[in-house]
Amino acid sequence: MTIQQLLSQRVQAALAAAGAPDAPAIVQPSGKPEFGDFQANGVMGAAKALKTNPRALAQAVVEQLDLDGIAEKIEIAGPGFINIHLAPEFLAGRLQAALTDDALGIARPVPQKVMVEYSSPNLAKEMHVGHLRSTIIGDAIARVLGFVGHDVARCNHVGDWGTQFGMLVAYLLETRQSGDAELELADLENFYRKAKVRFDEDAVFADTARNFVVKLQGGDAEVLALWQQFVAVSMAHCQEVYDKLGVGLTLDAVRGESAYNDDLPVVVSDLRAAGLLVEDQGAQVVFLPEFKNPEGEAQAMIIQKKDGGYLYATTDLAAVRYRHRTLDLKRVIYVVDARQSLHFQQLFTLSKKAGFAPADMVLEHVAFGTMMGEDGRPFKTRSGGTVKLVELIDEAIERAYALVSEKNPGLAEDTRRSIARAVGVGAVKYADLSKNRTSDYIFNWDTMLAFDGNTAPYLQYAYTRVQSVFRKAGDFNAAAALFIAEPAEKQLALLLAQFDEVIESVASTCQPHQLCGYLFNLAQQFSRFYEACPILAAEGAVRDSRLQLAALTARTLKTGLELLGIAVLDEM
RNA sequence: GUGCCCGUAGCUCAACUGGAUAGAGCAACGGCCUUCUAAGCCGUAGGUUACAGGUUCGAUUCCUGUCGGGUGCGCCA
Repeated sequence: MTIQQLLSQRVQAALAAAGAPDAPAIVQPSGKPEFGDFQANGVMGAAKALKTNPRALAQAVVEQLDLDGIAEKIEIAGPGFINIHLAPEFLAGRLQAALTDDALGIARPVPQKVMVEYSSPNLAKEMHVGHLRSTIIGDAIARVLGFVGHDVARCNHVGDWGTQFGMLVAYLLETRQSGDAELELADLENFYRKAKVRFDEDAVFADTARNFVVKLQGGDAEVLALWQQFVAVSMAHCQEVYDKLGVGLTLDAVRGESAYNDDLPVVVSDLRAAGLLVEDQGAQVVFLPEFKNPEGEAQAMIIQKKDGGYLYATTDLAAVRYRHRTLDLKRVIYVVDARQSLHFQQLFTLSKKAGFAPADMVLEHVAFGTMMGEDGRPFKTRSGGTVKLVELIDEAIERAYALVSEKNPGLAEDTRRSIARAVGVGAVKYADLSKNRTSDYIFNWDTMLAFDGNTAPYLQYAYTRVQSVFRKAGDFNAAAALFIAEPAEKQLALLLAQFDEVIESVASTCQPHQLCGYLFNLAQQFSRFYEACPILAAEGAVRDSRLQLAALTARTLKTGLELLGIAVLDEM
């Protein structure tokens, strides 16, 4: 149980004892140090409901409040706030427990079968910056859910099906016959462009391409083999990006759109049997009264085109059903661009209505905004083209290398190279993760790679400072008692003790920026502690205790950064 | 036209979902290195939370309207 939950329970009980059994305690970390460590705000509302004086009720609550061994001081302030100052011994005890726990003392909820669907690029083309946010945010969420103990399945719902694959496969056959296939496939973007040119210019080629779509759908072995070859090459490109980014996606996570092909007619017939499907203008559609079109009528969701083809709504419905019936998932998180919000609302609504997912299955669209350039417009190259993801990552690493070489030229070339990888990739990820995902965000090389401010390099640097202390500390007693005396120690301890709260919150809200904000506060507070409280120059028990604080700080920073997919370094 | 999201310091962003005097970081200005990495720390300045109402003990947060921006709205994904 987190401190906040513990306090909440106790205040709740006190409120009940004071005559307000149904009033919420509303316990939060205090806004300012002079208001204590935590504050309970529930009294004002409760007093209102009971039509009594809030100060008097606060007094009654405090008299009933049992915080023995937890708080050293409880005050009533303002109109009826209850300010709680935690006892240093209590905090020290919490930290001591975290030190001896691999999971840093976080509470383990009942494990749940959860899926995070993320990245999901279209295999027809090379990955570009548009795939970055889903890939990074989804990976962080998957890591956090795994850390709290859930059974996490990662799903890369790649686009490996659709009409453009006929064209690509036809072009693949052509380049293979001329012996250039391997060369051409090395640059997928170019491959797609050339195939498109052939399609537009050559009627015979276009016919072949269309014919291949039909053969592909019909399961023609030869065309299927070509398709598989293309998909494999494209996936290898993706894997290169994932490896470079340090994202935990592998081939086992891939389950593309094509995997649901056989089930699509069944989805249609089941919807029809359920009385949900109607024919309209030649297409098979479901009208959902929950969503109105501009005319105020139920909005249509197309399940099958008039030419018999299926759409991604159909595939997504099949996927929901598979995830329930076969995988038995209790929660599915879709990390997808905010622009698809309406689609997901419709998908979730229809899935439940059609019985493809039970009412208590949690389906959530974890939406995110667009990545913008410094001009506030979608991020593009100078010439206006899309930026390839590999190139973006390489540039980040190059920029980091230049910075590290400038700051610390004494380090060996190899060392600087590996620092540059961690710093460059970390900077890109952190810049994204540290912002509220729902809004658009502005991509800026200089701010994300700055060594000061709320950036990955600052956090990585803070970590190396702690590591440096331990390099010089020699032997220290890992079982030493931890106690809190100085204000800087108290503030650091308080933050360390709130790690579990942040993790729990990120796991439920899927908002990694909360973890970023927390780690930044922690790093900053550690630096204050580092300035105010000499560690190695201290003696005896004080030295041991401060080393314990430093050790827990290091582990918390490392764990937190790794949950964001960011590597830590011993020196930089 | 209509649905959704958004508008907070010069800039980039927070504000634990209704709590106290709206906080950080850049940038600006001023301090602190013979002492654990100064890639750091301390301080100063910077605000009518787009605007106008409403709800209540209390609003950046909830409701209504206005203005401004983004994005979606039946055979792409």
